[in-house]
Amino acid sequence: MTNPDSARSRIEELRTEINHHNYRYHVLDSPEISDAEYDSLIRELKQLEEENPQFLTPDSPTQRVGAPPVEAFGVVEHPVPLLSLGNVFTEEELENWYSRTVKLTGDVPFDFVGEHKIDGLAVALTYVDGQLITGATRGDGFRGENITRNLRTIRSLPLLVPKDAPPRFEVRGEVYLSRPGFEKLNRDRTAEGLPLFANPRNAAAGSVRQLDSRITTRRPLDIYIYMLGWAEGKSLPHTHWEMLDYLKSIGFKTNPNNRRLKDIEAVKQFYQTWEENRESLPYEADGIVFKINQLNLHDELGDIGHEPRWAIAYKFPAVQGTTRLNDIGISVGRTGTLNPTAILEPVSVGGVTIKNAALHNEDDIRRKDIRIGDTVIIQRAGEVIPEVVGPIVSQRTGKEKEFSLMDRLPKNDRGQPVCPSCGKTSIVRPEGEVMYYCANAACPAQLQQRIEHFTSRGAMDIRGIGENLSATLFEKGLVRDIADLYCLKDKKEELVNMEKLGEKSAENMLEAIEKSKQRPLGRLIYALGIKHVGSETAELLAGHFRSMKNFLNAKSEDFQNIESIGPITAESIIDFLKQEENRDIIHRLESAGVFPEEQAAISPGELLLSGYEFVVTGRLEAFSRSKAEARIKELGGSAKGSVTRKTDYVVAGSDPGSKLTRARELGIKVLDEKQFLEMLEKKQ
DNA sequence: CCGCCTCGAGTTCT
DNA sequence: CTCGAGGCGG
Repeated sequence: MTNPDSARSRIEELRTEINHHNYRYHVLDSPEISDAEYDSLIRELKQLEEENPQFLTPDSPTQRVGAPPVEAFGVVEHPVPLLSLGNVFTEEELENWYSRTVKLTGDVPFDFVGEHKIDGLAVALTYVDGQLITGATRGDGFRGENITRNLRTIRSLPLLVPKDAPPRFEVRGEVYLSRPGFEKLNRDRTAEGLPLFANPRNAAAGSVRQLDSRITTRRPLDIYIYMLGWAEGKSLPHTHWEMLDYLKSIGFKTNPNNRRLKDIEAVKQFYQTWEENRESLPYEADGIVFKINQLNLHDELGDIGHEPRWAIAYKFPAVQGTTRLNDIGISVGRTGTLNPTAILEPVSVGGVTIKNAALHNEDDIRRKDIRIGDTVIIQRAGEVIPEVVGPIVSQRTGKEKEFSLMDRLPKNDRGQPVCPSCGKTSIVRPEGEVMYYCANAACPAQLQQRIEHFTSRGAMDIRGIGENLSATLFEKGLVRDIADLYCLKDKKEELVNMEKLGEKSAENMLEAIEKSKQRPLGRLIYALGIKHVGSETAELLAGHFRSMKNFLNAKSEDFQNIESIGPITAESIIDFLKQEENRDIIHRLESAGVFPEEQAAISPGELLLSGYEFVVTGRLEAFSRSKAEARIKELGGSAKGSVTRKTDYVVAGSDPGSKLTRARELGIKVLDEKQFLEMLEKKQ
């Protein structure tokens, strides 16, 4: 048994030491001891405190580990309200703010501080006699929730500050989850089968509002202090920049990316730099906050409404938005897949109004726990295709409905689910697969999309027949299958009578159809739309069989020797060729004059790019990406869509994407357009 | 049998 | 771009 006096002094020693290491680790990012050593200090302190509970105080570092649930949060009044910030979205609006400010300040010179506007949660922290007493959310700006217990678990937040700090003061900061912290949290939640957080902001807000702070302690929250709220009894710096420095000196963590900016040009420059590089930050930021550096001007400028005139948030263009998921629709794909699509309350994201978004499949919807009626977060993946990231669970009303594809399908008289296009009950979900299919090969949606696929760019490339026209031709009964396209020239009258199609465009279309008769065999095989046979496999088959006649007579043993065609793809091809309707279509194509050029036998090593793998990325001057890829293939090389270890050259045009980054990582030779053209010249 | 790598298929809006 | 799944090598 330890004697109480020595226990007490050891406890104090340990607390000082642990606080010091917390500061080194969490604020300065330069620990002096290993995690294991740190843990052993914590364990020793915990044990002493358990043996001597009379010495246990709320500011002990052991108290960060969380306390049992509380009934509810108390309310905290903010003596000085936490205002919100005015927003600007363009440089013009920023300039307007600046000139208004200059008018108000007259001749007094000033400069700025730029700070990232981190997507987190604003909090106010009150310290009395060096101790953290309360931590509160912003709330409505005047009154917030008391979340002291949860904020105490944030390791970079000092529970104690030095004696020379003001006796009473409040600092304000942003609580946030770093991107890696957020990803790890979601990984853990996946493992535990819990619903995922949609984004770091949501996860941070949810963590801080936990009733059980033992849960909060397991969340990797962090905090940057960005200003002093108020202080009593000490004279403090006169500029914001020096104030940040001072706050740092008494133990608070400030954002190392903060900068002092001498004029409005520097302000614009700072914004530009980070708008371009925001993805590289370890946290999510939705803009930059610019503050006037001179604190005396803050008082002079004052507030307008609930916004200070001395600061402004210059927001990045939104890449995410929230809206209501009104419904989940089901469309039928070319291969019969039943695809769920989100029907959204229209919302503008990145300057584009989004009404629909991809939802992939039923399992994915379940995994993300997306329900009809939810408020959802949407984003444009890779800045292009909108997708539903996830629901905002805290905004549920209880009226949301879970989605079940089978239940959502239309029903026949006997209440059985049917395909939304053909109305047949042939809905299947193959063992082990994620997608549902309509197994009816005569399903109109499928027939029409097969025509569309046939005419598409990568297939027979018939210009002028796209989604709309192929649908109309099909509905009018003019084209029931792909072979009918070549009979259209005898139905010119009906064509022109159709709305939306003038004489001239009808002629152009017929001409394009004629031209398509000469497409190479690989294109034709791809255009047939055989399951598991995409452009690559079609090309491979064309090289192997060399004529439509050989291909039609293919037996299952013929596929055994073809590299990269396995039993499933082989079976799918055999199955396709066995069907009478398909053979009939191919014969009708032939009699209409669709005679693809016979493919030359592959002679490896003969051509000068043979055996080399290329990936083309970015925009080229001399030709389109697909032309460049075609040229590579003509010369015997291969052109792939993604960079792997096997890639030999990456051809990078202007605005290259992540592929160039990956190429650098893997140390793959990168050619610019000029070098690429030189190579083509040389190799001819 | 598992973990790559590739390929296929579907997706939004102007 | 994304996800799922086929093919194949370890």
